[in-house]
Amino acid sequence: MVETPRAAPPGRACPAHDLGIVDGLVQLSAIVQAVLSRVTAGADLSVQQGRLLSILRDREPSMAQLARLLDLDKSSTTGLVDRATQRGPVRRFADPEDGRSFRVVLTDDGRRLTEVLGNEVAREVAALTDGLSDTNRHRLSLLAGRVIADAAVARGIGLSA
Amino acid sequence: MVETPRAAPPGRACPAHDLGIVDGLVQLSAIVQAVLSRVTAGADLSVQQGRLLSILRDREPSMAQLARLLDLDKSSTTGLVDRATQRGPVRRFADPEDGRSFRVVLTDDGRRLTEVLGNEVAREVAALTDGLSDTNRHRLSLLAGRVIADAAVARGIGLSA
DNA sequence: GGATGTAGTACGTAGTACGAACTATCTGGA
DNA sequence: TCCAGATAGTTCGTACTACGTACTACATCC
Repeated sequence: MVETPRAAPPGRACPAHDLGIVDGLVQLSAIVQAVLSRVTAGADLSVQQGRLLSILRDREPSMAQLARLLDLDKSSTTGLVDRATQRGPVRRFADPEDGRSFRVVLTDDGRRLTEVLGNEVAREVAALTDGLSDTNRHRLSLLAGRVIADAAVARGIGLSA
Repeated sequence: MVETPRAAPPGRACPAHDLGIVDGLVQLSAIVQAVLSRVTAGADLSVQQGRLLSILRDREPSMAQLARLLDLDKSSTTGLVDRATQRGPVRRFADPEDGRSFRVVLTDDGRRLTEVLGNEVAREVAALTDGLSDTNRHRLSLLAGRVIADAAVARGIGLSA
């Protein structure tokens, strides 16, 4: 794994702060995760619980769909939903069309909490790019979007999934 | 937290795949973490264990320095190093200059493993950008580096720490 | 009606993180 | 030289997370 900065490859001038694409993405990812961790901890939640709430803001997935969206094993998803249900922001209800299946939804408290969390995450993550010009921020946004789209294709998941 | 794509702000054309800077960074971060998770799982390690080995490739920090580098509580660092020591790639030795302090280093096995892991992470993370042109890949690298540098300054950590 | 497949859970195991409380060692000032 | 205060690190309790295996309940299809 790469955690320490290394020299740029030969043949290209290396401006200050260019860690290379690999180190750059790994450290950027760690920074974003740290922001998510701090914001969710402020609401006494874990990062995964925050991801769960975020997914539930605009859909009511089954456990199986949730597992796919979160890229988790079914048993891990059961545990995550169990703990979130115990804490209150989430609940299950039986799928009227399939006796085996449950749907997972936000409670009223959960919806309010998710709104507050979403706003705070948006603020803190956006603040990471305060040092960039608007043009550069937009470029970063576009480039990130392309990497995300390619990764989704590679995983066989359309963006509308 | 933001997990689902949303519409672009008004006033700017929205190219395909632009999720906005916040969603873009959050989802990009999750994708990179997923790559790290798969690569380290292949070596029967966790992501945090991989980060630990990576840090130890070019330094011999104390527990306190490690905790700061990993952004963890001292007790969490103790646990992480305990488990890594039990598995073999890492060991502690007493600091000759401070009787309270330990240094954490890679064992020979750990050094070999870290080399293999580092190469594989580099390959898989770089592959995330296969869909970008060289120019765009370099731009992403530069932008990531700037965000990282700003975040380091904000945390009071020089890049040479 | 029964074999097969699917949805989800229970269990065991290992890893992770933090806060409080503790012990051992170091430092600086009286 | 000694001691109070600070530092380094660990232990403990608690909660969260993840996976693989095995299981039960329900759905589907022949």
